[in-house]
Amino acid sequence: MPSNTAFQEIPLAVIKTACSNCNLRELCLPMGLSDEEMHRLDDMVSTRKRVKRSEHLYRAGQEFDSIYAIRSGFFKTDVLLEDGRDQVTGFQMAGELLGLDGISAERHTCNAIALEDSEVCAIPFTRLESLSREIFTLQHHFHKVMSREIVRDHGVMMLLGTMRAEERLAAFLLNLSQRFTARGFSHAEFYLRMTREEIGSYLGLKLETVSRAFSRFQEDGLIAVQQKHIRILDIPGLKRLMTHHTP
Amino acid sequence: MPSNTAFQEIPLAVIKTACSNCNLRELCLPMGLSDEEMHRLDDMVSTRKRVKRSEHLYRAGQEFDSIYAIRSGFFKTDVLLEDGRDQVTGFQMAGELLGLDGISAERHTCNAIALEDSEVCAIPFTRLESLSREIFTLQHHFHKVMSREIVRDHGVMMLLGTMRAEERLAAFLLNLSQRFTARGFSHAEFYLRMTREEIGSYLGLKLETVSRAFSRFQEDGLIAVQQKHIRILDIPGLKRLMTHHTP
DNA sequence: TATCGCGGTTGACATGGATCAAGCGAATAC
DNA sequence: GTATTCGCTTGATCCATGTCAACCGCGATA
Repeated sequence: MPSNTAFQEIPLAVIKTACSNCNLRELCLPMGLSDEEMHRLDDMVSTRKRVKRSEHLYRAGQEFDSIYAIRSGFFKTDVLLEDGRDQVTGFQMAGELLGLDGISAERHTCNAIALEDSEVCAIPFTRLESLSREIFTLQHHFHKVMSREIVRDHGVMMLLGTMRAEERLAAFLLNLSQRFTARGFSHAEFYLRMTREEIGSYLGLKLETVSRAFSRFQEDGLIAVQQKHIRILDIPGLKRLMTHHTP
Repeated sequence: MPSNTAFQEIPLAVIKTACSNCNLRELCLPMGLSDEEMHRLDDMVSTRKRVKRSEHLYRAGQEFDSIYAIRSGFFKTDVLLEDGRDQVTGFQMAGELLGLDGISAERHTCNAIALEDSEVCAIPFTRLESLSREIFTLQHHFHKVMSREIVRDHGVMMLLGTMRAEERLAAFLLNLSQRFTARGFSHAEFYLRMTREEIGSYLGLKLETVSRAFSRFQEDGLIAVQQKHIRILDIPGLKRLMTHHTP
């Protein structure tokens, strides 16, 4: 339950950092920049913050002034409806950006919560805008990132609108696997940072349904589950499950 | 059914146009620009295209080079899955932008289809980028528009993930009403440009369910429906229906 | 080491929306 | 003007997922 402290300042440790020696630079905002351009980014992205597990990076309603690049860790974003219902709108990992939704109204529209101890780089948005007026590559890449977010959301809409429970979970696992791979981790074995309930919320399912689907996948030899530890045994099988629907 | 002509060129009538005397300028991209800046936009947004009812403005997979501002008419966008399933991802009306999803991969990721005879202004994207490097207001407004799209998509995810059939339809009608109002049309009376099936696809429901929900709303005195003609009789009632869920 | 509590699993049952099917009226084609 | 098709409505039935409930096990805490 969100307390009424929703808008209070949360103390976050702040550290100096730089894009130019970050090993995520090829996944993150600096992608494609020259060394000289990258150093100009360094000046802007100068503050790193630690966010402990279960702490908010920002809350819906708070004033927007920065977007955040995840340097390490894992986040979820969620939206709350007036009547108490909420939904997880995404899970974000290292190299991904948080806070793009806040640009439109100069106010965050969702909560961002760390699912494990994490570090983010704060990117003051007005400075990002002014720098991207000077560096074409940065401007263009930023536009691509925002557009990619829209495409991603369309994918989720597709999933919520047309897929059955098991298809949704298969799509979810394949997506995680693919993103872990892109970060140099095993594509077949990982720990889930989120609970069954959070997965369910994201996929538009109840936690019991998620749990049953995991068990079913295990019975069918597609995965091995033990609590949050997942081993994917049959990627083609999961893909087949996703596309092979029976109308 | 999409034919195998998916990527052929469609002849579209092209007309000269200008933002500075467009009555949608306060809703559309030029929002907030000075007269001088607006005239610089005019040079860029020089081609208007007519798209007839049921014609494609663009198709998924086509190369992306422009975004489009709707000058008049009504569109839907939809995504197709490999296995044939598809989903309507949005309905767009005058003053709204189409094609933002194409920026990320320099290729359109969905189809845009006119639901009535329409006119759009083509905005070459590289020119938009270069102009927005010069005009701060334009740059900032464009970022807001992209961000607003992300927020809108989160709203749809919420709807698909947490709402019941009647809540979804109520939300849909209220959203349309609000957008028509912003365009100076009646907020209480309008023609739906889309079929029950398209509404259902957008809302993650079958057309029969949409039809039944319309009938139910009519019985309850919330709206008057006759085919595509809708009169909203009780806005607070619809809002209550949306938020008053029983857990 | 014992206890507590949360997250997860599993079973039994309920139900909202999907599916299947029939029929009707309005638009479109002939 | 008539035929045909398409979009819509409505009814009967089915099924996937939600709901409710019991229980389990691991990790945290005393």
